[in-house]
Amino acid sequence: MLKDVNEQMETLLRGAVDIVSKGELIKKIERSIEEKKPLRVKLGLDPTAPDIHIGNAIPIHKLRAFQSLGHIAILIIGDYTAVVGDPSGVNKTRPMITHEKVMENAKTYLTQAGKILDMDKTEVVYNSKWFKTMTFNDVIRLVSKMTVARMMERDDFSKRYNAGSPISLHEFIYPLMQGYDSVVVKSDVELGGTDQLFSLLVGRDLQKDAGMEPQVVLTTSLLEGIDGNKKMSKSLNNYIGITESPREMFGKAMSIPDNLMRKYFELATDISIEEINQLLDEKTHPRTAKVVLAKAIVRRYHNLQEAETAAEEFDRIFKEKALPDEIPTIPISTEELENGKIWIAKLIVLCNFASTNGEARRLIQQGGVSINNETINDPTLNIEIKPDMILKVGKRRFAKISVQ
RNA sequence: GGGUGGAUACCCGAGUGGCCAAAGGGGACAGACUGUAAAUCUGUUGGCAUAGCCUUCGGAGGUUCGAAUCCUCCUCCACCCA
Repeated sequence: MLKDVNEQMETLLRGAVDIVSKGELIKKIERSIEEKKPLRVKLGLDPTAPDIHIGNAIPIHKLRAFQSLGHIAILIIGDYTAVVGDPSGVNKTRPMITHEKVMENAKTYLTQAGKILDMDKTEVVYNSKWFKTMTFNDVIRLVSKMTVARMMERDDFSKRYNAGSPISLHEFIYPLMQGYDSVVVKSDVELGGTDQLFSLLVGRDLQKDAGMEPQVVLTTSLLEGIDGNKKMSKSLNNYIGITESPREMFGKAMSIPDNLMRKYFELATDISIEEINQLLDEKTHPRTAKVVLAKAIVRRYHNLQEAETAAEEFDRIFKEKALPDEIPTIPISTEELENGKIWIAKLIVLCNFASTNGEARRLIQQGGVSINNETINDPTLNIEIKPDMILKVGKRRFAKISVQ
């Protein structure tokens, strides 16, 4: 059943950044083999957005690695912590979101996590289970375990403080809540992104305080978004969602800056390190490597066939400047027409390719609009709608117009 | 409780009576180029069928021919002292 220590460590360390501590982890694994008792490995997810992206999927994959090695995966749905909002790496107070919203998100999270984990073997717990029944007394006792000075050691807090930005007290509580989760579920290992390090370490302190053996902390690297700058996040709209269509995924993966390819390869695919090195050496054209990368990402969440199809279509649209396979049909009501014609800017707005007539007008003036492959230059043009007319805005937005 | 500074477009931020639909940066979008939704360069970025008009600088009033800018009140925020 359980593989030997060295084999286990090898898989577990790929992509790991901090391990507190490696020695403890080895010891725990050794003991688990000896006693035939799998480790309890915890990962907390805060369902603050409805989608999981390939960035926050990284620790989930790590959890899956533990699971595949025979350990117990514990998924904490932070329905309580999510309401507080994780302050890590954030330069402003997060707005608190409602519990209902969180529960909605939690549902989608579980189905999405199921794409990575074996959910039949995963313990799923909501942390409202213990936080909901806490008394104010309990809260004070918990809070007293932390000092302001320690909180202020954190980069994100001290930066905000020095910049004169507000820090709410509830944000201070967040790491304590996350740490307390570890006490309750008796975790041997906790996973998280590098930005979670502080909270994960608080878990160790609280466990020690409760007379338990402290958990090992293992962090995984954060992934920059497809803009190549900031951390991947839903709110910055620089993410690849794991439920996105193959076509979207592929396109987004192709749009990452070249210098980010290694990181994406290592963190978002299961391609071996040797192969990655080969792809990224000087002999291989960067575009070739990026295609392999994009396909690997699509394959991970869909399948090989769809990855190939997405790649072909990408070439067709951007290399041959041809039309995609499927073009969404946008129905235009006859009420919008005058003598069978419609103002071109209005048409663009109705297709949702621009939010105002002015923006549509600008797109036309910039030469970004074409109909049936013919560029439109006149922003005041009234156009007659013919069957199967194809409107193209920019490089990658297409619509088939139909009158209804 | 006392004091100080602040609120400007998607974000950051300049502007302290007219030259302001408001500098600059970021982001976003478009075009050129090509290796692609990389990189680079150029352009656009309040609304309106657009040489013109309309609405915006936290909110409500006021002064003025004219207010992002001056006055009054209000709301919110940060910092300092206690």
